[in-house]
Amino acid sequence: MSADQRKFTRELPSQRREQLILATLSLIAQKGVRAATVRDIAQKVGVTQGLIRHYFGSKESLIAAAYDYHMNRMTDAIWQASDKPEPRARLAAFVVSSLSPPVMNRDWVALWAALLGRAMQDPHLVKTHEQTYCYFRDRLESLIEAALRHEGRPHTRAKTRQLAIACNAVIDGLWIEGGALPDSFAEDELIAIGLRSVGALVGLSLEDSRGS
Amino acid sequence: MSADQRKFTRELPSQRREQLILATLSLIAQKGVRAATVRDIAQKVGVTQGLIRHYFGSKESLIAAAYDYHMNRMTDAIWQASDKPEPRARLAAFVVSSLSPPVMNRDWVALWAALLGRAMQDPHLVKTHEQTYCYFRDRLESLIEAALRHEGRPHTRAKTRQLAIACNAVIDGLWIEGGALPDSFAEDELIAIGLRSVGALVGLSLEDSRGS
DNA sequence: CGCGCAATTATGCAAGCGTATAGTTTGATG
DNA sequence: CATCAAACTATACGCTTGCATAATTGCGCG
Repeated sequence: MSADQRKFTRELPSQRREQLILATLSLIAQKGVRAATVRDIAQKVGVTQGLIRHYFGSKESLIAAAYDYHMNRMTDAIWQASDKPEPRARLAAFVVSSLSPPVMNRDWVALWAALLGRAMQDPHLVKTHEQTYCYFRDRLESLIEAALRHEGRPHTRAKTRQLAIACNAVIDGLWIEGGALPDSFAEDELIAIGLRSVGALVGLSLEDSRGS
Repeated sequence: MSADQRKFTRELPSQRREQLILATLSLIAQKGVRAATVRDIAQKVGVTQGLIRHYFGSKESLIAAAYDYHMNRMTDAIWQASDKPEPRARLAAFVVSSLSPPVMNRDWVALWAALLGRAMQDPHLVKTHEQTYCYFRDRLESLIEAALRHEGRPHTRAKTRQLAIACNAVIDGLWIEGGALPDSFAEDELIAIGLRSVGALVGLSLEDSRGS
């Protein structure tokens, strides 16, 4: 009976910001950008819409922050799996984690697609997209460079860059289709294709170097 | 002085439908889905918004029709370039036209991204996406199969399918980045990477078989 | 305890949205 | 030239949206 009479509870600003961002991402992933209204976002967190203005100033700004947040958690999720010592195994782990949950997941692909659609209009969002893409490609390039050097077959900088662009493209393409049409592919099929493809592009066999 | 007193002119239903679809696609490509309002679409054609309801029943239905239209014109634009007699040249032409205007173009990529964001929510749109993807991949598969057979190196059906999935992925990935970040790549760089990559995946050299 | 700041709510507004409906105009037809 | 289906306009309604403003409330701090 002695229910809590408090009408609301305060939170640390950083936590509230993250709650609002996560609610935004969740709504966009499940129902699209248009469904992510300030009212629904606030309701999902359990607050009123005024807080969004209080923390982010505008909805556009919240979307931008959510885009940053999502891109960062994607790169983090991929990168944390690359702690193998052997260069070839690290490259393989990069491919595998890119094509496994939580990275390859319907929600995250839907999120990416929905936000890219906005990013191509908004100058601020396109900057985030560009940074993420370059970060990815540069990481991939250094992994490829290390693997080739370790095999005693170093390539020129320009050649390595082109390999990185190609490998990034094939990983992205597989990732998108795996997320958009999850029922079209067998379990681990895309991972196998990804490893074989990156291996064929770079000229290394990656399929034997898979770890847990 | 004797201005035309007619308050409007009639058009063939099929032409009016296409005008409305093209206006929709143009608006989405340039300003995003949210900017494609029934009023703006109608204004772009020079009619009133009532016509959209008259021809399509609802805006959602117009979007679906526009999605179909765009996907069809993309597949057509790619496919018409594959009239070469030699199998390897046909495969190369497929890659080149996929990574050249009008297919690889900021507007068409923006359109694809914006509509994919919706497609992942709407069951009807996801069907269109699936059909287009399968059409693409099947065409690619038959091109690869023919090229390998012509070289006297036929593969199993399963192996050919996986090659098609991988080649499709690398083409898609390059296409997206070329459209989203057109300034990041030199002229024809992505075409060269695409030819080299598909060649490496399939095990054929495509770079010498480029035509006009 | 009670002061004060800011986190949070409550409420309202103005604009824009998609849709509905009724009326008007066109142009082919006989 | 009269007819008539349908292509097209005109208008408005109801709803949702993002944003603003002012009033409240929680809670650390002296």
